[in-house]
Amino acid sequence: MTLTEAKAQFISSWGAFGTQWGINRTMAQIHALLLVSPEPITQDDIMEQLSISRGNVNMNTRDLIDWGLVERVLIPGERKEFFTAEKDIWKVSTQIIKERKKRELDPMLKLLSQLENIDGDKKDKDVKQFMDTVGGIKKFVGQADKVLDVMVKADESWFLGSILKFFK
Amino acid sequence: MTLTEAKAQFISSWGAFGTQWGINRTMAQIHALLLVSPEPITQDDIMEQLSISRGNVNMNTRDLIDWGLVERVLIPGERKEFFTAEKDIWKVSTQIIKERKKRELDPMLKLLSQLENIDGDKKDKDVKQFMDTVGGIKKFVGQADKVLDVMVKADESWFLGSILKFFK
DNA sequence: ATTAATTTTCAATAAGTTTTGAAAATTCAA
DNA sequence: TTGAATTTTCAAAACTTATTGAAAATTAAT
Repeated sequence: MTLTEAKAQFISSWGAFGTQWGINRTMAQIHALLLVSPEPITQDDIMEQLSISRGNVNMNTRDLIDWGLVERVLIPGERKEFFTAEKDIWKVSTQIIKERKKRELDPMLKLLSQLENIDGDKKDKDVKQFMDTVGGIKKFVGQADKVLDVMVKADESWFLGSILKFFK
Repeated sequence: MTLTEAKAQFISSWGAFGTQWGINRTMAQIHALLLVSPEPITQDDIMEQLSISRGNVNMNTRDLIDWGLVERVLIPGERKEFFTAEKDIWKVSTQIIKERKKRELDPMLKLLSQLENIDGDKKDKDVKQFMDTVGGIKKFVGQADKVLDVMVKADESWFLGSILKFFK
């Protein structure tokens, strides 16, 4: 397999993978392209390599920057802006975890806490099932939250090293 | 807040939450409804409570069954089929992890292995970056896979207990 | 200041996904 | 068997989300 073929395959699969996790296909593809590009590249490079419009590139690179996965780079003597992605996969994943936690888990925890305060007789089986379910999810999400916090703060070798040793 | 309000809120938020993770809104809502229903319920109950069509209920309950999150229950003397969901959140999440691993992570790992075999000079910086990226992702996904395997096999109190103690 | 290059915005459109509902298939009691 | 109840299927419609592209805004060189 040539590099060109492999790159195309990687970008396309990464995009498909992203959609299964609620990430827009193009955003995932741009990210994949930047991950395999050793040097920073421009909007036009991305447009050309992925055959997508300027607007699309612009919006999705902005989102990637908001997610903390991509950076704008200014190259001396160049008029255009260049983009580059963090290449360390551990950093990439902790950054994604950090953002999803902030955007989704934290609001979910807040909601669950509110839902725990309902009027009604705890002996009623509907009330009981509701409180048990909400309480159970809240406890679980809370614990997951803690584990992810540790993971995000830790450094790769320490975290995975310890975990794998621990579970051997 | 009344039970009815809280249930509606829970179901609607759970649906919205699901879409952010690549799960169809209705499937997540049906799951939420079943999670807070102490007794098994029928297609018609689901149709009525969520105001959705019969076909929709049928397709999404089938998917939930395929995911191993919902079961058909036969109630003696009843002609209709009833549905019920696993209520233990730990079991629910390990089941989801198991399925997503099988459906997505495993194929991704297989692809990454193929992409590691490319023709070309490893001194070329494009080839090098590609191999480093693919190799790094593969290593990371492989390790995550191992940790998830342990988690899926473990029982809740053991796993979270140990992990939380370990990281204190 | 002017102008050319570049980036950003966003309404219109396209593409993708979900939902409906009625017809077909299945199930089961009489 | 027959037929009523129930479930399943799937093409068409509705809805949601992503993409385009051209105009507006911004930037920076002259």
